[in-house]
Amino acid sequence: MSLPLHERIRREIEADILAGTLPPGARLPTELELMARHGCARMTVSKALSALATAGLVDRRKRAGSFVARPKVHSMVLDIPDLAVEVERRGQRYRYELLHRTVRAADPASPVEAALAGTGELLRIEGVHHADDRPLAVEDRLISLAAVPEIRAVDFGLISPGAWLLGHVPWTEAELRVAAVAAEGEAAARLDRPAGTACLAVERRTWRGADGITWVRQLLSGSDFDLVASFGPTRAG
Amino acid sequence: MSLPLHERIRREIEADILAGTLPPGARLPTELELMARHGCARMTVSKALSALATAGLVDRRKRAGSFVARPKVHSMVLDIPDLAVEVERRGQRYRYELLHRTVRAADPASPVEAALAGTGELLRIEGVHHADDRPLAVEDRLISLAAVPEIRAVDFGLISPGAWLLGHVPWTEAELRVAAVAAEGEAAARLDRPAGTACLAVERRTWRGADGITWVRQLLSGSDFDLVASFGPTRAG
DNA sequence: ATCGCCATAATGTATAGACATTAGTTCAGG
DNA sequence: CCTGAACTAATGTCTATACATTATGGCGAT
Repeated sequence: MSLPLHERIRREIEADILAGTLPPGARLPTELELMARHGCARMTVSKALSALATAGLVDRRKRAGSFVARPKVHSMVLDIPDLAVEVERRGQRYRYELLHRTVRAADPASPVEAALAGTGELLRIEGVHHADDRPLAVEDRLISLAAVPEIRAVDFGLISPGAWLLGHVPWTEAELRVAAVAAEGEAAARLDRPAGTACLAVERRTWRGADGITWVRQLLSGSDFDLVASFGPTRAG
Repeated sequence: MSLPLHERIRREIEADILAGTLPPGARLPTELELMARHGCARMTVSKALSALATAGLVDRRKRAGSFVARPKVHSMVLDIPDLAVEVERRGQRYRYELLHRTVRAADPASPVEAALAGTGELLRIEGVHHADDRPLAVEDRLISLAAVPEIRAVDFGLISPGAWLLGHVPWTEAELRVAAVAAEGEAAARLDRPAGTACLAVERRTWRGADGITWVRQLLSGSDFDLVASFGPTRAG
């Protein structure tokens, strides 16, 4: 291990954040404490913390200290993080309708499930997102219970799984796949649209470090939604 | 301007890169030269250069110096950079068919055109992307001639505008909008698909610094294409 | 109670130096 | 001509210190 010291410190803190030892909002040690713990100069720990800050993992506030960043509203990432937020920003009332909820073991024969949870347990959730009681999207979701055990106790009559995860589980990597499909059969019925309506099919997987967290497939009703993404140099600001 | 010194240095260099004064591959001044020029300590210029390095704008090599990074294949961004690359990766033959090409002044009444080129001249290009002579996507594109004057001379019978731009003009900011639409009329005919086929409508704008470069709207044929995006922490390394 | 002021604890910036590491360059010896 | 060893110029890391900045928590006066 001949990694630079500031890098080792950075990783140590990052690991604690990703493992959940340091939950979102937690205050992390001051630079003084860290420099005492590692027996190094302040600039060294400062460098580690600055790197975490520009990576968006922590927020630093003068006088107050450094805090684990709340799972960001996916700052510059694709903009459909949370349908609830989007709907309410339009001034509509949001509602999540839970259709099914099951716990079962991951099927090793399914690549998606195996990649997500190995042979561990999965929570499968199906539901519909509504805006002003009009269906907007149907959602089929798998969550690895090994990665997010607390989710067993959550009541998804009150909050959608996406919103809950966004607020409670920071992710570090995500993959998103978007395609256009024609809504058919049951899905079309649930969206209250004629069969053949062009819809966006969004499939997303998220990880925290090496552990899979969730897999979602959403079918977004017709022309009700755009996906928007902006990219730019990571502005430290 | 009470910006920190390292930030001012950073911006100065960044501006030179974006303006093209420092072209890709150019070597930039050594830390010693920069600290002499700004009358500051080495750590200060080092901080500026490190920030540029983690932002991917420059590469730093010991003994050799710091160099402007070559226009990266904007790695972690949405993956439809170049349809030609994608098509050939599937082992199909790619062809771009040019339909129209006109030069005209931007219409100040059109928000898109005004934002792109103010009142300057625009190059408008319409064309179709083919894979093995099957139409894949129709494309409607506007390019600001003020931002990219060299493009007047390019023959788009040989290369698609997207591929040419990707290889010649580094962009710094992009916005992308994706929706599902049903192909109708002329567009459906050009894609050789029945009317009503679900297609992906992708609209993209790119900037270099504050200057608009191009606006594109592509209609991607049915289920032929997925858009894939991966996101993760900006790993320095 | 509420408002405003102030001390203070934390981060932010910067300096001047030291030594480590790496990779071009040069030059000697085959 | 080629190879490898030594040199050296550049970045990479780290220390110790100083002062700047700022939000917060407490205290005092309204």
